[in-house]
Amino acid sequence: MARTENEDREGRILDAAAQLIAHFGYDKTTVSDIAREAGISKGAVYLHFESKEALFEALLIREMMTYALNWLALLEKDEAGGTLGGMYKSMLYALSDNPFMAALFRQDRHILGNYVRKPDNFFKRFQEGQSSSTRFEFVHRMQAAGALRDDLDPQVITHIMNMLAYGLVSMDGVIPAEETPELDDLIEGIAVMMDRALMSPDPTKADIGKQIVREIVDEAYQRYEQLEKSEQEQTEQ
Amino acid sequence: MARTENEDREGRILDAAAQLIAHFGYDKTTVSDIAREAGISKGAVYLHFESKEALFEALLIREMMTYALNWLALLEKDEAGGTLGGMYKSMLYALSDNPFMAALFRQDRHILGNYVRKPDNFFKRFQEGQSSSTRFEFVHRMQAAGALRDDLDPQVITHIMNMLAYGLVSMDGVIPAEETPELDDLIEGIAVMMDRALMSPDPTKADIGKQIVREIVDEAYQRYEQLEKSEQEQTEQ
DNA sequence: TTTTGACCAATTTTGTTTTTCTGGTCAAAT
DNA sequence: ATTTGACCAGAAAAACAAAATTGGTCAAAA
Repeated sequence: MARTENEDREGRILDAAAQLIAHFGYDKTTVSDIAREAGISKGAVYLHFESKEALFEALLIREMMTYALNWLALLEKDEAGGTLGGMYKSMLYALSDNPFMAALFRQDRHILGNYVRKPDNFFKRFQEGQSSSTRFEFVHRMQAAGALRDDLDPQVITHIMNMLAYGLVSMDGVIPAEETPELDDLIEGIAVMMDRALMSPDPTKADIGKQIVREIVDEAYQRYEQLEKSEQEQTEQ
Repeated sequence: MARTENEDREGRILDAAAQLIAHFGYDKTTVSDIAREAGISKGAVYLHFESKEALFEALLIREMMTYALNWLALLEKDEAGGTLGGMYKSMLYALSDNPFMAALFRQDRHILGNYVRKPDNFFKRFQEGQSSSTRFEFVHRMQAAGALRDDLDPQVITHIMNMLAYGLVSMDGVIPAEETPELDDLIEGIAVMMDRALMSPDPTKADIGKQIVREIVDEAYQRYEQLEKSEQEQTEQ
């Protein structure tokens, strides 16, 4: 089950699925399509995944991991990554870079297709706040640590961040292209705005954010491992 | 054509249409439904409006006027309405208070229905930036007047404002209700944030925004009268 | 003069049948 | 021991016809 070759191939299948589903959506992408794109037969796909649904779920989990790691990497690279704006900036970059996290967040019917209706799926779990509460957690801890001004309700701040993230991935076609700024300029602008409006004036607290993000990503990772373990047990039954 | 009684009835027809279309959408609301709700016959509706499409267009224009006047009224009432945050706050209240402006902005297919596909319609004109460029114009003039810090690209600021407005009217169901703050708290928070991040430190400029909004709404009103005139000429031909 | 609502052509919806497609399996090939 | 792809049952889509609804009109009623 854990052969190197197989794991490589599992990755290739997910790559193929990612490319096709991002373009044609879950419904219009068939398992045969995925197999062809991955250069193997349909039967081989089912050696790695129980069902189309399970395949897609694995893809979403992989993309979520990629997203989180990408976020963290951008953050560590950023000198000023310890501020709220820095942390949020990295998140927005990571989010806009990942079609599936973006699709989940905007509840994209075209990409997620019938998957959203399946009982007890990843999408529903995602929606229950698993993800947005991460942002609340972050704001809350930042305030508790004195890095954020505490004269604004953390729930309000979190929701503003959600609104901006939602706008970033959902406004295609709403504003004419010539009025839409470059992604980079936009995200940098958002970060500057957040910092100016929300950071504590105390400069000694300017770096505390990084540690908090590390903690949160770490906790999320542990939750993920827990989940994977319990799913394995479920399968083995 | 300009009898008081008739104009009253025209308003009642639009009221009926507003109520029904806001709930069932353009496609599922029939002219008979509107007539019944307005307490008159179907034929009478056609004494006031050329077609269902024209009726809806008239409704949208009325709603846009209501929205603009509401915005202005909120603004004048607000002591601190001259700041960017104050102006934006009023706009967000007016927007979230008006189902049709909100529907236009979020491109709501359920409410707008087949109307969006009609050639040369209000929705398309609306989309071409007629509306969002108002916000750009405002930011631009605020900066020119020295009321706004000029170290942020006005296009970026405008787009952030568009994102927040979009999020406000489009995120129903995206974030669980228990994580969503009250509308008032949210809008006030946004206003505070915008002011802190973007207003010039110069306190003498803190009231200049009101005048600029007045100018812009005035110009928009003149554009509207122009439009109405040219449409009348078109009809008379 | 003003208003109505029966009426009509045209569209939309609904119901039904036929055809195609797709997720998943497994005996045979590698 | 792996991998394949023909195969199948069930789902989805397409095609078609029948029924219902709707935007719009206008002779008749008010």
